[in-house]
Amino acid sequence: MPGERVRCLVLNSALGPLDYRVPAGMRVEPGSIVVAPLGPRQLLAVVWEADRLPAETVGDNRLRNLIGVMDAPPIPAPLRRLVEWTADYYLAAPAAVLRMALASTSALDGAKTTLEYRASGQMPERMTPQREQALARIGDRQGSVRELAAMGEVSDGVIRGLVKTGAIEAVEVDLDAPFSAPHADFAPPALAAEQTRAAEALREAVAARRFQPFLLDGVTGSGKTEVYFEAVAQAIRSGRQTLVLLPEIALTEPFLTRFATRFGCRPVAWHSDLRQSQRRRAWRAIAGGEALVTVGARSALFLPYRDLGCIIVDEAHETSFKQEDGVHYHARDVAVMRGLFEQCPVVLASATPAIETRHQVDLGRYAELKLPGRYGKAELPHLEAIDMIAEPPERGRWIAPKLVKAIDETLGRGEQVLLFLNRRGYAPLTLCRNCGHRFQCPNCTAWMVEHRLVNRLACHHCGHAMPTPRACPECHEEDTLVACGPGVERIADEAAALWPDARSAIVTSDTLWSPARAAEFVRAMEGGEIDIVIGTQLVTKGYHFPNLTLVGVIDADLGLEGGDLRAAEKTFQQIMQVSGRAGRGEKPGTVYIQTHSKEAPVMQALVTGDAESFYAAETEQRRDADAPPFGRYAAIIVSSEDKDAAHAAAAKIARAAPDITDMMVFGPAPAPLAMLRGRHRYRLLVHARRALAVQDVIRDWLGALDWPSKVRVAVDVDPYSFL
DNA sequence: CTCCACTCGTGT
DNA sequence: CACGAGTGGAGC
Repeated sequence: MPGERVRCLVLNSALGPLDYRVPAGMRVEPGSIVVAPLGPRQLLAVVWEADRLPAETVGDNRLRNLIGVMDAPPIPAPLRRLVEWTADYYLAAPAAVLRMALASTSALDGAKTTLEYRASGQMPERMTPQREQALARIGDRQGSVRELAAMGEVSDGVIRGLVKTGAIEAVEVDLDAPFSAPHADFAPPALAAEQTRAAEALREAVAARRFQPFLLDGVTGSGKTEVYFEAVAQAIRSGRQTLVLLPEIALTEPFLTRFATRFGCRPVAWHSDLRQSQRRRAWRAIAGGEALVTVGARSALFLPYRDLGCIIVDEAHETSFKQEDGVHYHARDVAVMRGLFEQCPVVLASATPAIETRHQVDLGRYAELKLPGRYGKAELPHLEAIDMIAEPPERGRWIAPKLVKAIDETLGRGEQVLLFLNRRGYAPLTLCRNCGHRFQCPNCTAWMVEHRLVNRLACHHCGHAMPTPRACPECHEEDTLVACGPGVERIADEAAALWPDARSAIVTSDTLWSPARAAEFVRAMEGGEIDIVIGTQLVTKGYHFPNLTLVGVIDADLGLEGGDLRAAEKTFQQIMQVSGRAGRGEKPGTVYIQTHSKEAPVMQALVTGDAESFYAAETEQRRDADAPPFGRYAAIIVSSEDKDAAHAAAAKIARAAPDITDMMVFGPAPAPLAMLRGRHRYRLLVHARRALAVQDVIRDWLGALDWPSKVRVAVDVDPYSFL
């Protein structure tokens, strides 16, 4: 209806919804992606509501016309509701959430074509050896000039010459080639009885188009993936889409292969390092509904699926699902809300479910599907603690004698070993032996971590890096720098000294920074080209190496440091996950856990295998403390490059804290990372009873205050990292 | 956030 | 009185 007033959400985080007029000749509907004028600028916007406009509005005389409509499907209503819910719950700007849905601006430009080239069959007047070679090698294949040059092993110039003579002709092709469609029954698995039962429950919920969260719970290697693949298969049969969320991109490569084995082709992948053209193609296929299965990192959660039939969150306990900057959302929790708005089941798969998730099961909101035991002949590994006080390694070494002996034996049998240490680099702290100078990041309250492989000191929080100097910057003595504590590189050195003939690989985000690198690592492991893997948490996930039979946890106490309410739970999950890498084939696995606190409940739970009493005790502690999932926390982070300004603003916020039963405010205190990326940080911690609508309270509280523009105030609802 | 109008201090 | 930095409010 031309002349009609529509309320739009413009892509500007400082602004609420704005009203515009639809000019004559333009057709929009709720969800339409449009271009709107804003002052002198033009911004992307989404038509949020077309009728039922709320009362407070600007006068007709101030309305400006929308400029245009993008050639892309409208944002569906369930996603618009999700954007609103996320903004509301996490106290974020709706526009900031919407930006995640419109993740590819080039995708909004509509269908595009590009020129590709192929042999026309006509021979060039003047034939040269190069031209002949190119035409012969290219055959009837088609591609860009550069691709053809690569195929023919000639320069671009040769191809362009052939185009000029007419021997190669241009053809117009759609820029967005369709993705292949997965086949629900390409290679159905043989499922065990328990798996079949669980798969049946999921299939039924998908077919019924019913919102239902499931906890798919079973030890590592129990076949959870095969089970939820049956839910995916059901969605494919119904022609509806599936989203599979994975915690790490490094993990996707083996997953994609596994998916292809089951469904006959690879799913559509979505992650942060897609190229612009790949991003565009995936976005359009998702929005158009042709992409039946999308596998992605948490950012895939806000994509505009046309018809979502099933959501899977794999490794649902992973804390990396919590986004820590920008919009502070937890992908696992938002996934459940998306399932609610889309009316589809949500499957949380984990061998070590979070206490929050178990609690939802106890309340009867989530249905639990339990898979007992490992699949096939594989048995669960044997776990044993090594008391680092009673039987420590010699000074300057980190692998205890008992673990050394076990590695000796494992290598002797021709089997593979994994040493786990959640610390990148060579050493977490470098100091000068002469004057005691410690290398600290200039932007953060953190030590510079030595990375000996690249001969640099790097800050893991802001990315600041410098070459490792020879002389101490303080006292100028040369060769006085000493490394304190171990990182994976140092463990690799120790392993190389102990087993000079063993072939080792370091697996961290520094060495496995792309899916291709991850694929290469998997290939080398499977081919038996690696004897010892030294890795961070990156190796705890998803890999399946049948010949890997020994896991050594170098420092099990690492995660217990630093007052995090989930410290014990995270340690338990991490060690259970890394243990799950051992003995996945026919040979049994063994796990040694090096610890200084052998008697700690979490270590006891690990070695006795009594996860249930550990979880029960942890849960009771949370209940006593009114900690999540019983109570709720929110962190208010006040930061500024100007320390005094940050402190003053934090103090002002604290003074204005509302006095409410059911809510306590602590702080401000310097945040544990008191300086991060050059900004000084103070933190207030809000602790509230579950019944309190704490978001509303914080909104009113902060909304009534102001602070200098150089001060930034961010709220983190349900914080995970207490940094 | 970005733009723009406005203030205020400095310097000519 | 011209200029630049800084500040505050609006954007539909």
